[in-house]
Amino acid sequence: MNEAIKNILKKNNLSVTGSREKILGLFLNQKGALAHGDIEKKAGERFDRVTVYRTLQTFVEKGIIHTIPTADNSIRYALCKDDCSGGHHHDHHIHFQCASCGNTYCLDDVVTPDIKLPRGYVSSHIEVVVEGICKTCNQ
Amino acid sequence: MNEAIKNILKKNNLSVTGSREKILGLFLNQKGALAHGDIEKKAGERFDRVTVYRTLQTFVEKGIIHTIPTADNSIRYALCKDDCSGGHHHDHHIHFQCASCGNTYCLDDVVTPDIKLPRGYVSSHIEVVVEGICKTCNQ
DNA sequence: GTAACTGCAAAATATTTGCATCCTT
DNA sequence: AAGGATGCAAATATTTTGCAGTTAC
Repeated sequence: MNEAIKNILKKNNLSVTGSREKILGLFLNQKGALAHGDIEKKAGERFDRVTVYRTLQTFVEKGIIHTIPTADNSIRYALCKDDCSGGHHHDHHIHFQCASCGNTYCLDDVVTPDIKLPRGYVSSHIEVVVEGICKTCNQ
Repeated sequence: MNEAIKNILKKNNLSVTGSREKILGLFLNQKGALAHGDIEKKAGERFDRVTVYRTLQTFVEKGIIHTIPTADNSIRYALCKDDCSGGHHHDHHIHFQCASCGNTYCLDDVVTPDIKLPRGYVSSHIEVVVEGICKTCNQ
Protein backbone atom coordinates (compact mmCIF):
# COMPACT_ATOMS: atom_id res chain seq x y z
CA MET A 1 0.00 0.00 0.00
CA ASN A 2 2.68 2.46 0.92
CA GLU A 3 4.54 1.35 -2.12
CA ALA A 4 1.57 2.17 -4.31
CA ILE A 5 1.52 5.72 -3.03
CA LYS A 6 5.19 6.19 -3.63
CA ASN A 7 4.89 4.79 -7.10
CA ILE A 8 2.18 7.24 -8.03
CA LEU A 9 4.31 10.12 -6.85
CA LYS A 10 7.43 8.88 -8.60
CA LYS A 11 5.55 8.21 -11.79
CA ASN A 12 4.63 11.87 -11.81
CA ASN A 13 8.11 13.15 -11.11
CA LEU A 14 7.21 14.35 -7.66
CA SER A 15 9.54 13.94 -4.75
CA VAL A 16 8.19 11.64 -2.10
CA THR A 17 7.46 13.65 1.01
CA GLY A 18 5.48 13.02 4.14
CA SER A 19 2.68 15.42 3.36
CA ARG A 20 2.18 14.11 -0.13
CA GLU A 21 2.15 10.52 1.01
CA LYS A 22 -0.38 11.22 3.71
CA ILE A 23 -2.69 13.33 1.59
CA LEU A 24 -2.58 10.93 -1.31
CA GLY A 25 -3.21 8.16 1.17
CA LEU A 26 -6.40 9.87 2.29
CA PHE A 27 -7.70 9.75 -1.24
CA LEU A 28 -6.78 6.11 -1.70
CA ASN A 29 -8.39 5.04 1.56
CA GLN A 30 -11.63 6.83 0.87
CA LYS A 31 -14.00 6.20 -1.97
CA GLY A 32 -15.65 9.60 -1.94
CA ALA A 33 -14.26 12.97 -2.90
CA LEU A 34 -12.59 15.30 -0.44
CA ALA A 35 -12.82 19.04 -0.04
CA HIS A 36 -9.95 21.16 1.11
CA GLY A 37 -11.47 21.40 4.56
CA ASP A 38 -11.90 17.65 4.87
CA ILE A 39 -8.21 17.15 4.40
CA GLU A 40 -7.13 19.86 6.75
CA LYS A 41 -9.24 18.53 9.58
CA LYS A 42 -8.67 14.88 8.85
CA ALA A 43 -8.31 12.89 12.00
CA GLY A 44 -4.88 11.97 13.17
CA GLU A 45 -2.98 14.40 11.07
CA ARG A 46 -2.89 18.14 11.17
CA PHE A 47 -1.78 19.60 7.90
CA ASP A 48 -0.66 23.10 7.33
CA ARG A 49 -3.27 24.98 5.37
CA VAL A 50 -0.77 26.19 2.85
CA THR A 51 0.73 22.78 2.31
CA VAL A 52 -2.71 21.40 1.56
CA TYR A 53 -3.37 24.12 -0.98
CA ARG A 54 -0.09 23.53 -2.70
CA THR A 55 -0.30 19.77 -2.59
CA LEU A 56 -3.78 19.71 -4.08
CA GLN A 57 -2.73 22.11 -6.79
CA THR A 58 0.25 19.97 -7.63
CA PHE A 59 -1.84 16.82 -7.77
CA VAL A 60 -4.37 18.46 -10.06
CA GLU A 61 -1.64 19.69 -12.37
CA LYS A 62 -0.14 16.25 -12.55
CA GLY A 63 -3.49 14.66 -13.19
CA ILE A 64 -3.46 12.58 -10.03
CA ILE A 65 -6.73 14.07 -8.85
CA HIS A 66 -9.44 16.10 -10.54
CA THR A 67 -11.90 18.69 -9.31
CA ILE A 68 -15.64 18.27 -9.04
CA PRO A 69 -17.65 21.47 -9.15
CA THR A 70 -20.72 21.50 -6.97
CA ALA A 71 -23.64 23.85 -6.73
CA ASP A 72 -22.72 24.96 -3.24
CA ASN A 73 -19.42 26.38 -4.41
CA SER A 74 -17.33 23.89 -2.50
CA ILE A 75 -14.78 22.31 -4.77
CA ARG A 76 -14.19 18.64 -4.14
CA TYR A 77 -11.25 16.60 -5.28
CA ALA A 78 -11.17 12.96 -6.28
CA LEU A 79 -8.66 10.51 -7.62
CA CYS A 80 -8.30 10.23 -11.34
CA LYS A 81 -8.28 6.93 -13.07
CA ASP A 82 -4.99 5.63 -14.33
CA ASP A 83 -5.35 6.99 -17.79
CA CYS A 84 -5.23 10.59 -16.66
CA SER A 85 -1.99 12.41 -17.03
CA GLY A 86 -0.55 15.88 -17.13
CA GLY A 87 -3.68 17.91 -16.80
CA HIS A 88 -5.37 16.03 -19.61
CA HIS A 89 -8.22 14.18 -18.05
CA HIS A 90 -10.12 11.37 -19.56
CA ASP A 91 -12.66 11.26 -16.82
CA HIS A 92 -15.78 10.77 -18.83
CA HIS A 93 -17.64 9.56 -15.81
CA ILE A 94 -20.30 11.40 -13.90
CA HIS A 95 -20.30 12.64 -10.34
CA PHE A 96 -22.90 12.01 -7.71
CA GLN A 97 -23.55 14.18 -4.71
CA CYS A 98 -25.65 12.73 -1.92
CA ALA A 99 -28.07 15.15 -0.31
CA SER A 100 -28.23 12.98 2.78
CA CYS A 101 -24.66 12.14 3.73
CA GLY A 102 -23.07 14.95 1.77
CA ASN A 103 -20.52 12.71 0.16
CA THR A 104 -19.51 13.10 -3.44
CA TYR A 105 -18.67 10.06 -5.50
CA CYS A 106 -17.28 9.38 -8.92
CA LEU A 107 -19.52 6.92 -10.67
CA ASP A 108 -16.85 5.48 -12.87
CA ASP A 109 -19.20 3.11 -14.58
CA VAL A 110 -21.59 5.78 -15.73
CA VAL A 111 -20.37 7.46 -18.86
CA THR A 112 -21.33 11.02 -19.66
CA PRO A 113 -24.03 11.04 -22.30
CA ASP A 114 -23.69 12.63 -25.67
CA ILE A 115 -25.31 16.02 -25.73
CA LYS A 116 -26.73 17.39 -28.93
CA LEU A 117 -25.78 21.04 -29.01
CA PRO A 118 -27.35 23.75 -31.18
CA ARG A 119 -25.64 24.49 -34.47
CA GLY A 120 -22.40 26.38 -34.03
CA TYR A 121 -21.46 25.12 -30.61
CA VAL A 122 -18.49 22.82 -30.18
CA SER A 123 -18.06 20.75 -27.06
CA SER A 124 -14.70 19.85 -25.60
CA HIS A 125 -15.72 18.56 -22.21
CA ILE A 126 -18.93 17.61 -20.49
CA GLU A 127 -19.38 17.76 -16.75
CA VAL A 128 -22.32 15.98 -15.16
CA VAL A 129 -23.17 16.20 -11.49
CA VAL A 130 -26.19 14.29 -10.27
CA GLU A 131 -27.72 15.18 -6.95
CA GLY A 132 -29.81 12.72 -5.01
CA ILE A 133 -29.62 9.92 -2.49
CA CYS A 134 -26.75 7.48 -2.65
CA LYS A 135 -26.81 3.74 -2.39
CA THR A 136 -25.70 3.70 1.23
CA CYS A 137 -28.21 6.25 2.48
CA ASN A 138 -31.03 4.69 0.50
CA GLN A 139 -31.38 1.66 2.71
CA MET B 1 -38.02 52.43 -15.45
CA ASN B 2 -38.84 49.08 -16.97
CA GLU B 3 -42.28 47.75 -16.14
CA ALA B 4 -41.18 44.18 -16.78
CA ILE B 5 -38.54 44.42 -14.09
CA LYS B 6 -40.96 45.83 -11.57
CA ASN B 7 -43.44 43.13 -12.33
CA ILE B 8 -40.94 40.40 -11.68
CA LEU B 9 -40.07 41.89 -8.33
CA LYS B 10 -43.69 42.42 -7.34
CA LYS B 11 -44.64 38.95 -8.42
CA ASN B 12 -42.10 37.63 -5.94
CA ASN B 13 -43.23 39.83 -3.08
CA LEU B 14 -40.08 41.89 -3.14
CA SER B 15 -40.17 45.61 -2.65
CA VAL B 16 -39.06 47.54 -5.69
CA THR B 17 -35.79 49.27 -4.94
CA GLY B 18 -33.16 50.90 -7.05
CA SER B 19 -30.51 48.24 -6.56
CA ARG B 20 -32.82 45.40 -7.33
CA GLU B 21 -34.12 47.07 -10.45
CA LYS B 22 -30.64 47.76 -11.72
CA ILE B 23 -29.21 44.33 -10.95
CA LEU B 24 -32.20 42.52 -12.37
CA GLY B 25 -31.92 44.80 -15.39
CA LEU B 26 -28.36 43.61 -15.95
CA PHE B 27 -29.57 40.05 -16.21
CA LEU B 28 -32.38 40.94 -18.57
CA ASN B 29 -30.15 42.96 -20.87
CA GLN B 30 -27.55 40.26 -21.13
CA LYS B 31 -28.00 36.79 -22.45
CA GLY B 32 -25.09 35.20 -20.62
CA ALA B 33 -24.64 34.48 -16.96
CA LEU B 34 -23.06 36.91 -14.54
CA ALA B 35 -20.66 36.32 -11.69
CA HIS B 36 -20.68 38.39 -8.53
CA GLY B 37 -17.68 40.32 -9.74
CA ASP B 38 -19.26 41.12 -13.09
CA ILE B 39 -22.12 42.84 -11.35
CA GLU B 40 -20.03 44.78 -8.93
CA LYS B 41 -17.84 46.22 -11.64
CA LYS B 42 -20.58 46.70 -14.16
CA ALA B 43 -20.11 49.89 -16.10
CA GLY B 44 -22.21 52.85 -15.17
CA GLU B 45 -23.23 51.68 -11.76
CA ARG B 46 -21.22 51.08 -8.67
CA PHE B 47 -22.87 48.66 -6.34
CA ASP B 48 -22.01 48.07 -2.77
CA ARG B 49 -20.45 44.65 -2.39
CA VAL B 50 -22.78 43.69 0.41
CA THR B 51 -25.86 44.77 -1.46
CA VAL B 52 -24.86 42.60 -4.38
CA TYR B 53 -24.39 39.58 -2.16
CA ARG B 54 -27.73 40.08 -0.50
CA THR B 55 -29.58 40.85 -3.70
CA LEU B 56 -28.24 37.77 -5.44
CA GLN B 57 -29.11 35.62 -2.46
CA THR B 58 -32.63 37.00 -2.40
CA PHE B 59 -33.07 36.43 -6.12
CA VAL B 60 -31.88 32.86 -5.83
CA GLU B 61 -34.22 32.17 -2.92
CA LYS B 62 -37.13 33.56 -4.87
CA GLY B 63 -36.22 31.56 -7.92
CA ILE B 64 -35.62 34.58 -10.11
CA ILE B 65 -32.10 33.49 -10.90
CA HIS B 66 -30.23 30.22 -10.48
CA THR B 67 -26.60 29.35 -9.95
CA ILE B 68 -24.32 27.63 -12.41
CA PRO B 69 -21.37 25.80 -10.91
CA THR B 70 -18.21 25.91 -12.96
CA ALA B 71 -14.97 24.05 -12.74
CA ASP B 72 -13.00 27.15 -11.84
CA ASN B 73 -15.02 27.65 -8.68
CA SER B 74 -16.57 30.89 -9.87
CA ILE B 75 -20.29 30.75 -9.35
CA ARG B 76 -22.32 32.31 -12.10
CA TYR B 77 -25.91 33.41 -11.95
CA ALA B 78 -28.47 33.39 -14.72
CA LEU B 79 -32.14 34.18 -15.08
CA CYS B 80 -34.58 31.41 -14.51
CA LYS B 81 -37.37 30.70 -16.89
CA ASP B 82 -40.85 31.75 -15.89
CA ASP B 83 -41.79 28.44 -14.39
CA CYS B 84 -39.28 28.69 -11.59
CA SER B 85 -40.54 29.76 -8.23
CA GLY B 86 -39.62 29.71 -4.60
CA GLY B 87 -36.37 27.85 -4.77
CA HIS B 88 -37.91 25.08 -6.79
CA HIS B 89 -36.25 25.18 -10.13
CA HIS B 90 -37.45 23.54 -13.25
CA ASP B 91 -34.36 24.39 -15.17
CA HIS B 92 -33.80 21.14 -16.91
CA HIS B 93 -31.60 22.80 -19.45
CA ILE B 94 -27.86 22.51 -19.74
CA HIS B 95 -25.21 25.17 -19.34
CA PHE B 96 -22.48 26.02 -21.75
CA GLN B 97 -19.22 27.68 -20.86
CA CYS B 98 -17.14 29.09 -23.69
CA ALA B 99 -13.41 28.60 -23.34
CA SER B 100 -12.77 31.46 -25.74
CA CYS B 101 -14.93 34.37 -24.59
CA GLY B 102 -15.47 33.04 -21.09
CA ASN B 103 -19.21 33.59 -21.20
CA THR B 104 -21.61 31.13 -19.72
CA TYR B 105 -24.96 30.53 -21.35
CA CYS B 106 -28.09 28.64 -20.56
CA LEU B 107 -29.01 26.48 -23.50
CA ASP B 108 -32.69 26.46 -22.80
CA ASP B 109 -33.47 24.25 -25.76
CA VAL B 110 -31.16 21.47 -24.70
CA VAL B 111 -32.75 19.25 -22.11
CA THR B 112 -30.64 17.36 -19.61
CA PRO B 113 -30.42 13.73 -20.65
CA ASP B 114 -31.63 10.86 -18.59
CA ILE B 115 -28.81 9.24 -16.70
CA LYS B 116 -28.95 5.59 -15.86
CA LEU B 117 -27.59 5.30 -12.34
CA PRO B 118 -26.35 2.14 -10.65
CA ARG B 119 -28.87 0.26 -8.54
CA GLY B 120 -29.62 2.01 -5.27
CA TYR B 121 -28.97 5.55 -6.37
CA VAL B 122 -31.84 7.99 -6.66
CA SER B 123 -31.52 11.17 -8.65
CA SER B 124 -33.28 14.38 -7.74
CA HIS B 125 -31.46 16.84 -9.93
CA ILE B 126 -29.00 16.67 -12.80
CA GLU B 127 -26.57 19.43 -13.55
CA VAL B 128 -24.81 19.46 -16.90
CA VAL B 129 -22.11 21.95 -17.83
CA VAL B 130 -20.58 21.68 -21.29
CA GLU B 131 -17.31 23.38 -21.99
CA GLY B 132 -16.28 24.31 -25.49
CA ILE B 133 -16.52 27.04 -28.09
CA CYS B 134 -19.73 28.97 -28.43
CA LYS B 135 -21.60 29.91 -31.56
CA THR B 136 -20.29 33.47 -31.60
CA CYS B 137 -16.64 32.58 -31.12
CA ASN B 138 -16.82 29.76 -33.62
CA GLN B 139 -17.07 31.95 -36.68
C1' DG C 1 -45.78 54.12 10.71
C1' DT C 2 -43.74 49.75 10.07
C1' DA C 3 -41.13 46.56 7.98
C1' DA C 4 -37.84 45.92 4.77
C1' DC C 5 -33.59 47.46 2.30
C1' DT C 6 -29.16 49.77 2.04
C1' DG C 7 -24.48 50.93 2.96
C1' DC C 8 -20.73 51.48 5.98
C1' DA C 9 -17.62 49.32 9.26
C1' DA C 10 -15.75 45.39 10.86
C1' DA C 11 -15.55 40.50 11.76
C1' DA C 12 -14.89 36.01 10.01
C1' DT C 13 -13.10 32.99 6.19
C1' DA C 14 -10.57 31.69 2.49
C1' DT C 15 -6.60 31.96 -0.59
C1' DT C 16 -2.04 33.55 -2.05
C1' DT C 17 2.74 35.07 -1.51
C1' DG C 18 7.50 35.62 0.57
C1' DC C 19 11.05 33.65 2.76
C1' DA C 20 14.01 31.05 5.77
C1' DT C 21 14.59 26.29 6.84
C1' DC C 22 14.40 21.43 6.06
C1' DC C 23 14.13 17.32 3.24
C1' DT C 24 14.61 14.50 -1.06
C1' DT C 25 17.34 13.07 -4.58
C1' DA D 1 25.32 19.83 -2.68
C1' DA D 2 21.23 21.60 -5.24
C1' DG D 3 16.64 22.00 -5.97
C1' DG D 4 12.38 21.38 -4.36
C1' DA D 5 9.00 21.18 -0.43
C1' DT D 6 7.46 22.78 3.95
C1' DG D 7 5.66 25.86 7.43
C1' DC D 8 5.28 30.16 9.51
C1' DA D 9 3.99 35.03 8.98
C1' DA D 10 1.66 38.18 6.59
C1' DA D 11 -0.62 40.09 2.56
C1' DT D 12 -4.98 39.63 -0.29
C1' DA D 13 -9.36 38.37 -1.35
C1' DT D 14 -13.90 36.80 -0.31
C1' DT D 15 -18.05 36.38 2.34
C1' DT D 16 -20.78 37.31 6.47
C1' DT D 17 -22.65 40.05 10.26
C1' DG D 18 -24.22 44.18 13.02
C1' DC D 19 -26.29 48.28 13.05
C1' DA D 20 -27.97 52.89 12.11
C1' DG D 21 -30.08 55.51 8.62
C1' DT D 22 -33.21 55.41 4.60
C1' DT D 23 -36.87 53.92 1.66
C1' DA D 24 -40.95 51.31 -0.03
C1' DC D 25 -45.54 50.33 0.82
